[in-house]
Amino acid sequence: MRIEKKLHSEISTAIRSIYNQEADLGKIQIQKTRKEFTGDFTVVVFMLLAYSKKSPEQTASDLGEYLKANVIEVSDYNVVKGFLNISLSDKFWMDFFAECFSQDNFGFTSTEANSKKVVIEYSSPNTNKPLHLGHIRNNLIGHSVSQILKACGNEVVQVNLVNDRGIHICKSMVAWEETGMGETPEQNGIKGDRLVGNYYVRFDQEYKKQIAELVAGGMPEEQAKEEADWMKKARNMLKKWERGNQKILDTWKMMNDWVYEGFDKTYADLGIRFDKMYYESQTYLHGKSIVLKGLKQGDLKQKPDGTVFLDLTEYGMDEKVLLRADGTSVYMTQDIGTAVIRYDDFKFEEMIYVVGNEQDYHFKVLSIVLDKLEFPWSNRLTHLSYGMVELPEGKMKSREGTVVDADELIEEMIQTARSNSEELGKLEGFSTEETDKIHKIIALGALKYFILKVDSKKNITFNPKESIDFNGNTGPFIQYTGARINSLLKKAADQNISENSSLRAENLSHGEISLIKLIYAFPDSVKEAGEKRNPSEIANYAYELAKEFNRMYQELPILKEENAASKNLRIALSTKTGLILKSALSLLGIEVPERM
RNA sequence: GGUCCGGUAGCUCAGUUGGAUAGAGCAACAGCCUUCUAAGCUGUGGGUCAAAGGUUCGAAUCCUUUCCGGAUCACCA
Repeated sequence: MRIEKKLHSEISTAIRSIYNQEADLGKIQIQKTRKEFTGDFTVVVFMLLAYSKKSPEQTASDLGEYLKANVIEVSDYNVVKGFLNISLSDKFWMDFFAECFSQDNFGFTSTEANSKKVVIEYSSPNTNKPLHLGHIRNNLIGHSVSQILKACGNEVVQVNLVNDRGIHICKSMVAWEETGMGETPEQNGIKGDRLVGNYYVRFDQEYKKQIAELVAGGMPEEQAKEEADWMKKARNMLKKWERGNQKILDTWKMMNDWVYEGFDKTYADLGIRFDKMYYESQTYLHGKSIVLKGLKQGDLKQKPDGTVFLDLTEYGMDEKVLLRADGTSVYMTQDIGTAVIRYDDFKFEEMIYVVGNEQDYHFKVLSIVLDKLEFPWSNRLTHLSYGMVELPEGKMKSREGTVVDADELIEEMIQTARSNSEELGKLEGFSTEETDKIHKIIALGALKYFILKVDSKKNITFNPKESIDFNGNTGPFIQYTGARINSLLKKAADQNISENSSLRAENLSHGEISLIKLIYAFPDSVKEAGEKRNPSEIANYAYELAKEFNRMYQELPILKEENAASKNLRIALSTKTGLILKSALSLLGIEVPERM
């Protein structure tokens, strides 16, 4: 049993015994003792004064005295104002550590037959341009939350929804057909997603030019936007695509395949993969048929021009269009189709959409629409809404070329990791292959930690001019601590020293207890990260643990310790800390290198 | 304009079921490597927690108002 719970119930017993009163359990407040005071846990007694009818100091002393006398784990107490600081015995901490030391997946809950089934959608790229920093945040949050939920004992299915159809894809296709002269990624070694993205940009440039020409010729701007040659071509192409024109479909498939090949590389770099891919081109028609069925059932309304919509005025919102007058579907329509298909596929108990907070309204409406369409699971959808990645000048805009490209950023990080490593003279005597691998692990550790340590609901400012740090509160710092531990344990093994399971030590030093207390907190940290769906919880924990270990490492000898019991304990602490750091970082998708 | 989110040290961020003197990192300055990896450790300086009221034993945290920033209120995705 967790000691906080035990203290909680013991205090309730104490109040009964000393003051002859039944305490409201909610009023017994236990928190960790702040480090400037002596003790492990602190009871805030102000709310208990109603029972004691005594001063805060006296009440705290009464309770402290009772706990010390009656609870074996409590070794001492002190009172500061209305705060009762409780110290637990070294034996308690040693017993806890010995127990957790023998546990394999300490802090993790394993998945069982009746585990909650959670589908999580993230990434959700468009196939007309390469991934950028915004997508990186989405991917990292999605992947990390997936791992965290698994660690909390859920059965997690990671899915992706590729937006592979629509006018934006046609724009790239038009530009490629008009100016590409058959260019392929193989031909000149450009990544497929980049190549297609280039044509998307080219379309926009040419389109603007055409509008300007028409406007110069006297046409109003609004009309020019409609009449521009390439826009007409793109619209025409979309119509042909929807009618199944084979030539268009072939080009579409070819260009999308280029993009997927490019995405695959970026996903591989980020260490991400999905259990199932969904494609909008395969789900939007299903959404359309569901909407038509809903119309027939009377769940939805239709305007004289044929537009199908849902009246949301009872929710204080407007009308939501689900099919245009010409019968084509909108974004919401395909999301309906995808959700229904997924429910049929997995019968999930929850589906999480990892999508930016700019779409808060969309997902609010999606749940309502599914409810109106009489799907009983409509309340199982959760929108995991995260903040935007911004530049110092503001939002990233792909058309203005201010986006931070994912591949380029990763490559730059690797360069920085390499030059740092070389400057520090690390990794001498390693093969190029080995150093490359380690540099990549460190680079991605820095990038992933940089993004995940920030509360996901907040916006992030990324300044491309300031490189992401490798020192201090960073991924490499934690990785370094892990590598340091690896090295230490390797040395211990070389000297034939291995910790034995009979962990015994008297007079634990401050550094050892602090570390054990942090280890004790790991399961709670994982649980809370799962409940809040928030990777930053884990990132902050890992940083604290690494920092505490480094402090101990600096203060106390480990392999050189003379007292056998202490030496044994410190090696065991190092082993466990290393494992927990590795577990925690794995929840963030970060690896620990053997050496760095 | 309505709704939602945010504003904490020069910079990037922790800290909110209300608790003690608001914490880290970066940057600056001062120390610590013949000793287990110095991508480390120790110390110094740095704050009107956007502002004002309120609630109470106690507010960065809850309520009200104001200011600033962002998002959204599409037959775009």
